[in-house]
Amino acid sequence: MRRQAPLEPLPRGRPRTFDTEAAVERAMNVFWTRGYHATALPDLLRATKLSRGSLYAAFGDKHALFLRALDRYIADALARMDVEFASDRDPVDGLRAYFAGYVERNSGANGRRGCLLVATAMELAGRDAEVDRRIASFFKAMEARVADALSRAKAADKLAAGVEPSSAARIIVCFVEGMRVVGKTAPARIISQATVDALLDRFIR
Amino acid sequence: MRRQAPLEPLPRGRPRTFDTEAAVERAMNVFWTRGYHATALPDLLRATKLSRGSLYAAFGDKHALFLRALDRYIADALARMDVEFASDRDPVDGLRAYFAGYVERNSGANGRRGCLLVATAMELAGRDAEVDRRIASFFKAMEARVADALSRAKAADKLAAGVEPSSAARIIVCFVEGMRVVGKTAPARIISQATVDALLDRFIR
DNA sequence: ACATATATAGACCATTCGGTCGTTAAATCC
DNA sequence: GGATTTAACGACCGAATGGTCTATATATGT
Repeated sequence: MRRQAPLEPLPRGRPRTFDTEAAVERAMNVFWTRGYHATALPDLLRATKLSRGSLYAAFGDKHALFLRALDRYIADALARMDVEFASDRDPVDGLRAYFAGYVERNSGANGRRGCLLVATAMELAGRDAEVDRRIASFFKAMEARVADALSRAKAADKLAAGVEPSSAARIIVCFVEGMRVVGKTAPARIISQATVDALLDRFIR
Repeated sequence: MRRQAPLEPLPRGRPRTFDTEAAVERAMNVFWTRGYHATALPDLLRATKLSRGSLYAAFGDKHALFLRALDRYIADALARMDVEFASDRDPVDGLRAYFAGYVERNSGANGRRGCLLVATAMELAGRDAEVDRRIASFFKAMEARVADALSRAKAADKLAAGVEPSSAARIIVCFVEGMRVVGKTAPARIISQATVDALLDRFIR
């Protein structure tokens, strides 16, 4: 049997001179710091160094570009968690690493910048079906990973008495996302660190 | 001694035909469901049933009206907590009532609508000093009330071993605000209820 | 009744919004 | 090399933005 034709045929005309993924990342950073409605086309053009025409040809419109940016943000977050909660790692260490990441992202300038996912959930969820799907599936994915780590911790008898992995996972997801909200105006690292320690202390034996 | 002159002298010209506070409440509802940047002047005019001229004469501009709306939202929230955490009430009952309120506000359509404070924190904090002050002071006030209830519970020996009121209060504030984020796309009452129960169970003896 | 002061309504304004289009440039295929 | 295809750019577009202003109505204080 012959080899399959490549999924993407060779491009015919003049090739792109800019890196699409780099442009998405630049756009993501703008949406991240300003929010969806508050970022205007000129903001995106400046950040991506694209002309209007090129941006629309490459991405369709502002909304489609936003979705690309959001997808990238989500993919980054999931990839991070896959490292933190790797199955060959001690689950309690995984939890600690996961919390440490949130403390880091919640401190100082990072904290003040906030979280694109949380901001998007509050700004667009319920009014944009594409956004809804992404947000809901992300929270589900995060909860599943935390619950899995907690289950493994329980199997190793490292959970405090009476802690049930699935409900504890829901608590933790709400907690970390809430940190991102409070951290917008109170991003003191020492406090965040002490708070996550205190929470973990309620769950770990 | 003669009676003091009233602080607000009688108005001279034609009196208002609309209720300012009612207009603020209507505006609050619009900002609440749409967010700051996404609500346009016509939205506010329709909701308040005011003309452009009247609205600007009464409130200054969109931003000032928003601040009035936000202040009202905050005052409502604080008033609610003052009832829930009344000092003549059992503090654990107070905590339960507080959580019950969040479950209610987080369920179904209420949950999907979200929280004006959280949405504002994510959309405007760090870019609007007036908003910053309000958000930060609200979270501080909430944390203080929760911490006070927990302290009283501890004094009554109703806290689980090792629970420290101030850090537990920070955990709880993050948790409830995070619920408001997750509840935008997953506002299932039974889940919320079970989750707050599980959290309280970690703190109460 | 009259002078004064304010409210109301909506016409009006400059600016900015997201998005399109026509022209020119640069690559590939035959 | 000529035909074809796509990229790049920025002028251009109608609609919508937040905000002002003028004309008129309606109250008060004397």
